[in-house]
Amino acid sequence: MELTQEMIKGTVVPVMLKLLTERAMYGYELIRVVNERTHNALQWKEGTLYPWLHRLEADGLIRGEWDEAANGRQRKYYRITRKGAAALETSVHEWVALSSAVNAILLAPSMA
Amino acid sequence: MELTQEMIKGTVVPVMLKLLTERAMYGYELIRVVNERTHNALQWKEGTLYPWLHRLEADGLIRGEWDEAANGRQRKYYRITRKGAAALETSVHEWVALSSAVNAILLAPSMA
DNA sequence: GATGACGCCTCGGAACACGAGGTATGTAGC
DNA sequence: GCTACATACCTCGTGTTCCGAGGCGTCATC
Repeated sequence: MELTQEMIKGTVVPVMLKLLTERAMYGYELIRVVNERTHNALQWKEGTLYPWLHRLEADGLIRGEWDEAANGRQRKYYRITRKGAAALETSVHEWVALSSAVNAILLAPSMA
Repeated sequence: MELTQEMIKGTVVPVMLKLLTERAMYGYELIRVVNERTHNALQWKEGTLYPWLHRLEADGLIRGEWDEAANGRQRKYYRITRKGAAALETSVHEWVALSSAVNAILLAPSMA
């Protein structure tokens, strides 16, 4: 019963989309950036990330493109599409509605 | 790809535990109360709730007891245990850490 | 030439949600 | 008394998902 992991699940997609609005990134980079920015509150794993990238690309929310980095490595850079930006907006609203509803319950003062 | 449902998952357990600190409740009641209090932002279903009640009872976080309501119906009232209260505190902390991390990303101003 | 970081990926076991179904009792209307 | 619906409990099967473990190739460091 891993509570934390369960909580994280639903946030993967909006967070991914949001980060890709800032700049195009490749998978490995997304993992590093998220773990840094959240101080490991969200611990993204490759086994979760890559399938999602493929799914979102199949759905047309992001588009990937191979490119050669300065260090000579091949990387697949993803950038968000117009459709993805719309989906992001929707899911941010959902997140706000959900998290404030949950906060209203969880952070209410306990009865004596 | 139901984004909202995914988000909700991780919040079920802490919300359940929190509500049971307010007063003992039975399953059917929990569903009604949650849907009311969150204006259907969290839409709890029986198929999700009952298995969780049994799981949490098996783990000793809550304890259920049959009782007869004023209207003559048999209801199973659950109340939180000491162990459950400790688990609640932990998972509330996790929720706060997670939701503020996600908010920091999602609500950041977009680049132009 | 070996080790480890980088960078992509897939597979399979385990866990989970929830629609659909079941049972039983109370109330309301006729 | 009968029917229909809300209450109240529950389970099962299908479909979905996570993620640890593993594989593959490249580059830098020693």
